[in-house]
Order: sequence, then C-alpha cells, then structure tokens
Amino acid sequence: MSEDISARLGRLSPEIQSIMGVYALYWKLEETFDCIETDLSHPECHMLIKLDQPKRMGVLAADMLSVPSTITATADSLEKAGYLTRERDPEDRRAWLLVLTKQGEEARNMLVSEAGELFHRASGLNAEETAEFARLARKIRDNVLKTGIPEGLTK
Amino acid sequence: MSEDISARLGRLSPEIQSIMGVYALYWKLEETFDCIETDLSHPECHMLIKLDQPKRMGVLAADMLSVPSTITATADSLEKAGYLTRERDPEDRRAWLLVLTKQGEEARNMLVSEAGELFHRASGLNAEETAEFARLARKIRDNVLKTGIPEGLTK
DNA sequence: GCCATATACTTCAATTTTTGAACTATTCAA
DNA sequence: TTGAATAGTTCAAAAATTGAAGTATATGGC
Repeated sequence: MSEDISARLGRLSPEIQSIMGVYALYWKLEETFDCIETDLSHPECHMLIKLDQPKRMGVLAADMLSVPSTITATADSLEKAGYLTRERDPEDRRAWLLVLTKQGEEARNMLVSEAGELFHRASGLNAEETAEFARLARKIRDNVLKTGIPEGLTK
Repeated sequence: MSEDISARLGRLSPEIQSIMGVYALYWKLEETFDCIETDLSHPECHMLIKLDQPKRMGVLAADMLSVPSTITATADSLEKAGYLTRERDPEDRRAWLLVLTKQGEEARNMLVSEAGELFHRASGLNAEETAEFARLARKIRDNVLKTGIPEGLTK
C-alpha cells in the first residue's frame, strides 16, 4: 500500500501535483535549515541567501513577498549579530542598502553551498533533471517577480 | 537594469536556482491564499488540500514536516468550523482519522481548483512546461516523503 | 496473561514570526 | 514651495509553532 501516495497523486492535475511537490520541497528545505547553523533563524537564512549583492530593503520585501516591518525586524537582528550593515542608498536617501559584512559573506557562502547539497539530497534528482528543474524554476521566479513586484523595483 | 535579476541568477548553480524558484513560488502561492477564502488560515488551507482522503494525524504531521501539536491545533479549528470530523482508526485505536465533512469537501474542491488556476498565473508556464514541471515535482515529493517520513507511515 | 516500553495524540504555556497602523525622513511633481 | 507619494521604522497585537508533560492504546518479551 506504500505506492498509494504517488498513484493517487498521479490522478491529480499537473498544477496540483506541482504545488504539492513545491510545498514538500519547501518544507523539507526549511526543516533542514534547522540542522545547519544554529544561531540563524529561518527568515535570517532567507535574507542572507537573497543578499548576493547589496539590496534595498524594499526590494527584499518584494522579493520575499513580505511586508516592510518584517524586513526591518530581520535586518535588525542580522545587523546586531554582525552579518550586515545598513548604508544609505546614494540614489535615494530614503532607502537603505543592506550590505553583507565579511562574516555575512562567509555565512552566506556556507548556506548556499549547504543548500545546494541539500537540494540534491532532498529532491533525489540527477544532474540532468536538476538542470531541467532549474530552468523551469528560473522561468517561474522571473514570472513571479515580474507579476509580484508592484513597481519597477528590480534593482 | 531590469534584466539583472535573471542574468545574475543564471550564474548561480542549478540547485540554488531551483531553490530560489521554489521559494518564490511558495511565497507567491501563500500570498495568494490570502485573497481566496477569508475564513481559512494558511495551515488550515494546507491541511484541507492534503486531505484528499481520510488520513491519520501522524501521517499529516510527517507529510507537512510538522509536529503533532501543530496538527492538533489546526485539526481542532477545522473541526470546530465544521470542515472535518475525527474518527478513531479501527486499525489502531490510539490514532484518529481526519475525515472531511461535506462542507470540508466543498472547501477543498474550491481550494484545489483555485490553486490550479493560481499556479498557472503565478508560474507563467505553458501546458507542456507545466507537465514537465509536474513530473519533476512528483519525483521530488516522492523522494521527500520517502526520506522524510520516519517509519512506514505512508497510509 | 502481565508488564515494560513504545506509539498516537492532546494540553498548555512559552517562543517565534508576521502583521498593520501610525510615524519620520526623503523625494518628486506641479 | 508645497502637497502627495515613497522608504523604512516602531510597537503592540495576532498568528503560528514548539516542547514537555500527560492520557490512552498497542506491542513484544516473559
């Protein structure tokens, strides 16, 4: 009776199958974050991973489909712990750029490489399938950002 | 400068691209849940969608990579609102089966069809790409469940 | 059959995370 | 120059999650 799950899922629409797969993977990835670096919370990990380069808080909010006050809270704790600093955006002095410190860079590198390994284990996909999945995932992300970000905040 | 995002993402490893795509889609889907049915919380929506047939709470916990007390809380509120009932599992009288009521079925059908439409809009994928994404997502989900569920709880 | 141990779920208080509304500072456009 | 919009902050409240201790049932060895 162990094959029931996938058999039943096979009868669902591709959209629902996709959603369930995405949820399963998301939850698995979140769960595994717990095992990596103890002093970082999930929102902190998310923010670190997003900060491949200095970004405005508003951009992060749009990117994480979150709300400004949430970003403020996460940025506060990362700043306090020494992972990033706030710098005024010279192009718009209302805005802050979040810039990783050396320590932040290192933590991010660790997270990113761990996450890669983690995806591999959690998904069970081979290299070719991963490449194909990545292609579609990139397309999806582009579309989400395009439709999700209110204005031209794509910096 | 609007193409920066995807251009930069293109240089990341396929695993990280996949993860970022999955996160973007997950967050987008969550965000859109807010717009659908007002009297259901996110965990309630998740649980409803999972209940394509009666399931034990422990199975749901494993499936949602969550903890028993969380499942109890969500089941309580869904039961109280009339979406499901608890029935003792005849095969193991310690366990409860969560069974959708008529109202629960209807809410689930609505959610599932909305979610399908939603995936379509959020992802921007065409039918062929959706099918391919679904195939990989199914594979991923199988793997996550296989490695994530402690024992033989695959009912 | 009986006991010790394991399992399925519940309870509840504490923690973590997210939110919305009111606020400050800066920009933009007329 | 002024009024409206935007970027981010503050803070108190709401939502979600957790872990530890508890109840009831099952299971395996004796």
